[in-house]
Amino acid sequence: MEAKEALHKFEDFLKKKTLRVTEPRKEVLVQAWKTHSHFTAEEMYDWVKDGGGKASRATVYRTLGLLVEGGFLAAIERGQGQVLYEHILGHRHHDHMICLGCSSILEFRNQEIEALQEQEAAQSGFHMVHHTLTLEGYCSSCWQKFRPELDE
Amino acid sequence: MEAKEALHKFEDFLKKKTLRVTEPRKEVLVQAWKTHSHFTAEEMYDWVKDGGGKASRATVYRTLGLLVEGGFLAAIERGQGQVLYEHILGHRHHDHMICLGCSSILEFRNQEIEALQEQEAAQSGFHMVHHTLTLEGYCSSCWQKFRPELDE
DNA sequence: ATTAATGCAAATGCTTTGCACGTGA
DNA sequence: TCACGTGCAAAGCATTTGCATTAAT
Repeated sequence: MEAKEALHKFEDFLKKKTLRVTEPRKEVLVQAWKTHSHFTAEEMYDWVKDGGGKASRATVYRTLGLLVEGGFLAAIERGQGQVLYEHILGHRHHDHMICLGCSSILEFRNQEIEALQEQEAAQSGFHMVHHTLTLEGYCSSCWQKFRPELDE
Repeated sequence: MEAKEALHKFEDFLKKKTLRVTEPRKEVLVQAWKTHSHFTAEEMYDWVKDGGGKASRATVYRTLGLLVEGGFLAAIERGQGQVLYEHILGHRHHDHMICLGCSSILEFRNQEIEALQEQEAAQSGFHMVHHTLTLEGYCSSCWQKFRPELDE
């Protein structure tokens, strides 16, 4: 989805919730759409600042929360309290593989797995709102590099 | 697995790594085996304290890290920097459904999903070390309770 | 006897909050 | 207008760390 379209939807979202369409809020959304990769709250804060925009750290955090709530961004949790965001509107759902060596993130989709999850939830009478599937390990190049010392 | 057996393995693990078998370390392991549920670092600290044992908060954190490293405990990440631990040695791997209403945790196992994950990783040349699959939603009783207001 | 492990308290890092001021509806 | 959103700096919270002390080997 284009940034323009996302922005439009965000404005609709805000209006529907009787929240105000403000400069800082728009700025955060626009920046989120400028990358196709994952980012942290702190990175977002830097982008807004460097982009000449106005939004304090507090507002960045508040807005990221809103964007997740509205389904514009997904928050993916890494260990150690680290949270990464990515824009998801208009993207098909996907899951992640995270490399323990270089921290790179591979995305993958698997419809079969999704279906089995739904089935698993239904069996327990559980109403799934969303899910997270993360594989941790080593990408092929890190595996080459680290394998020897991991086997010790 | 019994606490006694787990303790024995933990001592072996420490010796193999030339780490010392200390009272605080043993105390944390024993407490971890006293529950069959999930717990936080803070809860562990309280248990140790109330159990008359000795282990400062710092040592609890340090020891939990060791136990995860050794495969005695699994750390499951919830949002907001909340980390839960559970003992896994001798338990088959399982995944979680977390209720957004009452925070209860259901466990499930699905061998098909596991197999598909392996397959997915292999396809990308990714060497999976472990994975986390968490479904978030509402357990059947909370769904009854909250559904009306969620539909608003 | 050594040297790692511990406890304490201070430090860290990320995130949230209180409140006076600015601003969108 | 005027309530809501913002910025700032302070507060929170879970976790980590430095260092003197204690205890395992």
